[in-house]
Amino acid sequence: MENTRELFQIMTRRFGFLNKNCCSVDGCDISLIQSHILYEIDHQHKPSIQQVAEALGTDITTFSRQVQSLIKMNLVKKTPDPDDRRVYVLSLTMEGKYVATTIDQQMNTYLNEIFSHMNEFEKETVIRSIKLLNEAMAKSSLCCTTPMG
Amino acid sequence: MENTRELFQIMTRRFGFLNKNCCSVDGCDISLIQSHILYEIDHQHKPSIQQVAEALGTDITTFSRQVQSLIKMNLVKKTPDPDDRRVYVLSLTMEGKYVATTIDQQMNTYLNEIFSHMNEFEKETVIRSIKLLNEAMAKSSLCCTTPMG
DNA sequence: CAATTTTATTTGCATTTTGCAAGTATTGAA
DNA sequence: TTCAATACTTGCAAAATGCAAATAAAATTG
Repeated sequence: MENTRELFQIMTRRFGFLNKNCCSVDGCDISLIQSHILYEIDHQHKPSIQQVAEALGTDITTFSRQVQSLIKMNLVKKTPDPDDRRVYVLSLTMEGKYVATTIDQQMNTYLNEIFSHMNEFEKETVIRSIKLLNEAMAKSSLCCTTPMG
Repeated sequence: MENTRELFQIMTRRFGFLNKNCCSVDGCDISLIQSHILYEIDHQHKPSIQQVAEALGTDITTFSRQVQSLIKMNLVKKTPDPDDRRVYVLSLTMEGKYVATTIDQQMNTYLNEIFSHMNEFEKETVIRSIKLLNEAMAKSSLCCTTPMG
């Protein structure tokens, strides 16, 4: 295993599988993309449609429709912004919050299972490394932002 | 930043953006999925269609068609297996190898740019951590294999 | 060895996803 | 007031998806 990219490729693919496995809550199936949307809405402060679309690197027209279906599933709420009536503010419904939380718990359970194959020191090192990596990626203007950004 | 899942989510999303940015070679646009397929064919030893589909967690009928379009683009070759005539062995064409290599180089360039925001010790730690993580994920039977697997 | 089952791959078809172009509605600027 | 910019939605046509069914070649069974 010499190639750095190779390490990342394998890791992210495996993490993607993890994510795929995590998307069923109480029989209701959530697609991987929908899970990402719920996550993002939950973590941003009163985001607009455009903000979430941007964060996820999705085309805004596609995203608009994805939001529509999540609203139909009663997981997401769209509230007109009183300050700018062009804007809709997104938030999770009670049910959406429950689904997001459940997925989060499932993911953490899986991650703990993975970490159970290491000792405590290794686990701490890995977590600290990923923090480092995220900070470095945030600093990198060249890449890692939204596609083409 | 308390939640482990959060760290992973952000990291893999950013890496996904990286991947998206890396998919244009000599004007010829490669989709993210196609880039993954090229990578996988390149790294497996004479894989069958099913083996690659499995590795990527893609439905086999979908994958069959993805291979067809890559063949049309002259990036992939399908050779009948002499030992079992049901099977087709996949390999990269000269051009496919060139595209895969170029993407790989682009990715490594981006990754080096990211690592340039750390000192040498941090970089070594991060790389070793990801290796650890990959090993732990490989051990984990619960998850991280192909979806539903 | 003939009949049956299993495996690898492909196609039909209907559904879903995607994204560009064009539309509506609202805000900001000239 | 007029014109440009912004936020979001819809039309439409192209692409991606996945189940069911087809084909074709092993492997198994009796």
